[in-house]
Amino acid sequence: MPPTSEILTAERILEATEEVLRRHGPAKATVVDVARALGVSHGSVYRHFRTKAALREAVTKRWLDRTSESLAGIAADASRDPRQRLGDWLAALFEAKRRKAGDDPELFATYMVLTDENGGAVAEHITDLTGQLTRIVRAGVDAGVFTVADPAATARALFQATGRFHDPGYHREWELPGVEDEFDAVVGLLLRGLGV
Amino acid sequence: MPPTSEILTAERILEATEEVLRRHGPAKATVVDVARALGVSHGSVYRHFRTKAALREAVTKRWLDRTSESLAGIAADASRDPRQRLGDWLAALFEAKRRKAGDDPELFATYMVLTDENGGAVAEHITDLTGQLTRIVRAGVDAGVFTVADPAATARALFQATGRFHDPGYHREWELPGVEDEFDAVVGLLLRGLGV
DNA sequence: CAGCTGACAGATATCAATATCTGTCAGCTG
DNA sequence: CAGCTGACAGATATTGATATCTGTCAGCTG
Repeated sequence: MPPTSEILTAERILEATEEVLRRHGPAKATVVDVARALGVSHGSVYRHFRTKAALREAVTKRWLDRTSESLAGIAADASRDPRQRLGDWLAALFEAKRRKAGDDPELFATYMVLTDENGGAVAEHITDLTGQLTRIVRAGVDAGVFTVADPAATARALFQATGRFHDPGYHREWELPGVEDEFDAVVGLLLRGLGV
Repeated sequence: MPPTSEILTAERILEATEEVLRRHGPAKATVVDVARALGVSHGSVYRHFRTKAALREAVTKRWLDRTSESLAGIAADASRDPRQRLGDWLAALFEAKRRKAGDDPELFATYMVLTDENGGAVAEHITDLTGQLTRIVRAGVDAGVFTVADPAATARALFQATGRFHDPGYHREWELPGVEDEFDAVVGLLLRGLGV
């Protein structure tokens, strides 16, 4: 009895896993659930992902990559001046994370569990994001608007100094009144620090 | 059978509670344990603290206050110029937290549980610290070394931007090689942003 | 014969019965 | 009689017996 006659792909498994995680939450989502959602035996899932942990890591990576990709456009937009590009990029990062946390708190909590499990995927994500920041900073140095010795180190510092506005650990504070002003105060100070 | 003939005070209970927390950890430390350590019945403990939660909050406050007090000296030291005072204060805060986390990881984990339980005490602690920072910033403005519109808002921004180097949630990263440089990069950027 | 199934062993989670703890208070004691 | 005790009821945690899940693999099927 094949309910879906399509062939089973890693992609289809990832989609089904996201759905199961959304429905059951991270604690109760099992490989058997994923297999049932796809109308196959759980043995078939193990044909595409060696372990449950590997499956969850792949889901985590996909989720993180979606954010990175949405920011890459701003980082690469050479039509804006670097100072404004930097401000826009940081604001867009904040806004993206805040929307994810605010729009569907349960799903966000699920992904917080997943990111805790998968330090490796998170590290890659952070490397990716600081890479984008480095490109903006370097553009600013080349344009003569930023005075900075080591663009990569400065990019890391910028990322870390704004952690309160993108690190999921702070998500509760993103809905408090005044966060916008706090964000502006921190970013303002940092932009001034980049030199004229 | 009175093992200690001294009268029972809130202070003695707090000391015993710290010891029990150190020994048993936050999950297993009970009021009965505290009473046993003092050689009294647990009813006597409830004569000084209305609930177990109130007792744990008092222990938490004491612990946080010890850090605040150690920094107050630097904040008040008018003999150093504000720029250096600010750098020293932030470095001392980082160093204090890092030592607490590194010297006795288990005890630190215990206090992380306690601070999670007692958001109120933590909020007071943060108000206290940003107050100290505000005084330094204001001194800098008065001395003409900082160009800042709202010292209190700037103090909050400085505190938040350096969160990675004092927020217990980041304690794992405080032992990584290169944190010192990261700290210097962030603080350097912020100090530059305060204006000449 | 490539891809899938389902029975299986060991690991992990669930659940209900039992034990311990929290918070109260009437009464003891020095 | 101020301060403490210890028995108690209800709430919370622990335990161990049971059920479910993970990961494997020999063999089925189209």
